[in-house]
Amino acid sequence: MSKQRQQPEKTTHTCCDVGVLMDPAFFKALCDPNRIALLDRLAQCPEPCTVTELCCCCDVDFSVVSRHLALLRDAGICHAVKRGKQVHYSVNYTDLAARLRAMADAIDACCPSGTGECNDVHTNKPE
Amino acid sequence: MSKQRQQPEKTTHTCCDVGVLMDPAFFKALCDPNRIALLDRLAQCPEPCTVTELCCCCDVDFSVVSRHLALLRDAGICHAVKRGKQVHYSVNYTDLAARLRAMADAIDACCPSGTGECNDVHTNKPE
DNA sequence: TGCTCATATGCGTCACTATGCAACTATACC
DNA sequence: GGTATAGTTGCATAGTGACGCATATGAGCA
Repeated sequence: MSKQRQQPEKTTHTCCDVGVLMDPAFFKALCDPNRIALLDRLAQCPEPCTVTELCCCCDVDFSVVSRHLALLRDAGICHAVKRGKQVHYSVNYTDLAARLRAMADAIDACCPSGTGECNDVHTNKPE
Repeated sequence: MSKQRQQPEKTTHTCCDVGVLMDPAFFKALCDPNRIALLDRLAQCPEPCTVTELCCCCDVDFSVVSRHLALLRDAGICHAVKRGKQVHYSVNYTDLAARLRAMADAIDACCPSGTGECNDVHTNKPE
């Protein structure tokens, strides 16, 4: 796929998408070092991991790991499947990559050259 | 190494890039609604904005806006240029989009199909 | 020089978040 | 049913971040 720079042919992002796509809640889920460590660990595992397996990747209590994973799950970044008494966590890679790429596209579509020239300028002066 | 399935020809991201590229500090800079509002406002402006101009886009004290902008600047997301007694802020669009796209690429390169199959598995057990 | 405007910074406060421990729930196995 | 294992949740605490106010800095102008 050759989307990027001098605007995408298919994606039709505009300036206004920047504020919509860049969701603070999404970033909040990713702004903790331990959560990134968990995602990193999950990314390196060929198959979903249990909470116990993930515990070794960050030096915090076991309950804390559980909570971080629940947060990532609630943010739509992870996926949890209960199998017996274990819960297997995995990353929604497709969705996560798509969200990040959509933001990049929106930014590119807005000011692709970085010259300060916007493609979709609507300087809404509030009040 | 035989990473790669149907992913980008040029980018050579691997699993290990996920943890490196996904910097918590970067996400921390973006996890505040007011900062996103500021970025959104900047994205909609054809040219760099002053602190005063940006103040109207979020309902907080003026000193707070200044602080948010300084934080975005320190995170490498914004750029500040002093002109006379005003400081003009602009977004490093190119860099911001590149960082987001690099993350998306790294994730795709790792588990592009979302099947749970990794291309580059190196389960590094930390200590 | 003194004043004003634009912005940055010090400081105290409040709210939220991460954390660890303990208690709880749920499942599997005896 | 009783026990062990896996994970979640309640609670208290410490740390961090956002905020507003007051003040400082720095540039332009009379």
